[in-house]
Amino acid sequence: MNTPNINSVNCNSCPIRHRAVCARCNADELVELDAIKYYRTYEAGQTVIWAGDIMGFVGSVVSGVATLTQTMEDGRTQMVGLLLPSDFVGRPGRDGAAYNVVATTNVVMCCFRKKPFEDLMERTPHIAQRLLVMTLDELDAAREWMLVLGRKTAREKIASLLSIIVRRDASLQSTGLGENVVFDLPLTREAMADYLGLTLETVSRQMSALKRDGVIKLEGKRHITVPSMGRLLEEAGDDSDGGFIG
Amino acid sequence: MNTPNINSVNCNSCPIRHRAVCARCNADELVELDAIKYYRTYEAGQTVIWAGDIMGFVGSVVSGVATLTQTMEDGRTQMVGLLLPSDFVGRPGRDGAAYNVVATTNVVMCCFRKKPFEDLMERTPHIAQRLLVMTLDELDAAREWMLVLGRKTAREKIASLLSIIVRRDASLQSTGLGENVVFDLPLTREAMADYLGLTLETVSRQMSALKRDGVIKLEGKRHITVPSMGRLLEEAGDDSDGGFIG
DNA sequence: AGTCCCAATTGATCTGGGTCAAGGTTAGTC
DNA sequence: GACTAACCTTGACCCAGATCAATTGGGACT
Repeated sequence: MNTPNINSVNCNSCPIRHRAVCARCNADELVELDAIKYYRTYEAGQTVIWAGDIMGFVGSVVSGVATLTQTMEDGRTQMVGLLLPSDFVGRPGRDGAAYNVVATTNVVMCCFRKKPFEDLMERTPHIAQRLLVMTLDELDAAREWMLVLGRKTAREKIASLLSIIVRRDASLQSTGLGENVVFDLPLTREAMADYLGLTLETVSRQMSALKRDGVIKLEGKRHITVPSMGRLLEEAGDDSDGGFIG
Repeated sequence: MNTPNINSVNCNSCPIRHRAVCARCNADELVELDAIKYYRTYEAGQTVIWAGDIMGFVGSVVSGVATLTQTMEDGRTQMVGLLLPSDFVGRPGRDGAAYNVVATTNVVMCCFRKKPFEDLMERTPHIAQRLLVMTLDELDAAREWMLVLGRKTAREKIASLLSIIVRRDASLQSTGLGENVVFDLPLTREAMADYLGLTLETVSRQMSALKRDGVIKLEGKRHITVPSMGRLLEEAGDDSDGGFIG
């Protein structure tokens, strides 16, 4: 087991505090947030919560990667969200989880018990305002993904997924992106397939094809080098730099 | 032309006022909202705004149907949102429109100039809270649609679309839904295809198939009778009553 | 080193929905 | 009431990606 040391996660690295609250929080509010804050850890593969179950907290991902998935009775499953560090989980004002949340790597989450958080939100307007902006961003991401699912070819889908992960990685480290990028895939081929509305065989074939064509290099199954981000974005079918944070 | 009479649209039928604000607004806020409120009308087929253009207002649909679409350079287009009466358009805090907005029927929108609305939102916390809830609902709808796009067959996709339209119609009229439902499709076959990630030919074929199998009855091209909503939901592949407002 | 296990790759074949093409329907216009 | 222009339906054929079925590879245990 390889869980990060909780004690090393100080307040400044808590995304809620940092991203949703800090910028405009006064001292009292920060004390109040600390009082209801705690951490949870999950191992790779562990289910955080099942759709429909009561979710007594809201929170955000501090480290690791989790997924939101929906499943039909016959087993077909579709990933509807990818939770990377700083992403928010849970819905204020609703008790049941809407989706399955699964940790795909070891995950640390910064959580707030739901009721006190809602109370604080009631009293502290800019928290709702901040959550509104975050939710609008997620809505944009979901809609961007609808284009991927509805209209792109398998090859374009793979390239789109790789682009998104690179983009998120980069904005997290707030390092600019050169043409050459190296990163680790936090997803299995099956999880990629669930995200892309494909089968894992098709994912594998298209990964091989992108490798054969020099768009990516693979070391092992997960470690990826992208020699040219421009080329990758072309393969994704995105216009020149569509939303890309350079 | 057949635009509704603007003067007949009084404050109580304005969804922003009614849904986003009214419940908790005091008299001053209502006066302030009235001061920045105005109406816009669009004809069927007219583009409300192009992706990327400056959008000086936010607002909500009072009557009619509009669509949000994304387009790739080669012309592939995907609808990412269906705007029915009471739906909100525009993003506070952002100037450019993210998507093409097109009226598919004659549309009346209740609009607020962006800057004054943002100012009011700043001063009036429950507006942001109300918008947060509305945005979270939209996010859920977008994610539900990701399952449709990624994992459902053409027949299931059509049935899902019909279900959604029926559901929204019903919640609008807040009449309960019996088994037997009659309604008018507000979309062309092409618009349906753009929503579902299909071609218009496939939409047409599947509509014919659902008709042949007695799941729907068609009078003309748009007027639809659903003899059994239960059957339709089965065809959509939804679990028993998935979110269905009965 | 061997073996177990799971993730990933690769091949062969099949099929749902796309593509291309030819009518049919309906509403609006003169 | 014929003319036109959208919009829709239907048919024939094809292909991208699904399905079914072996292998292969790599890390964690003895």
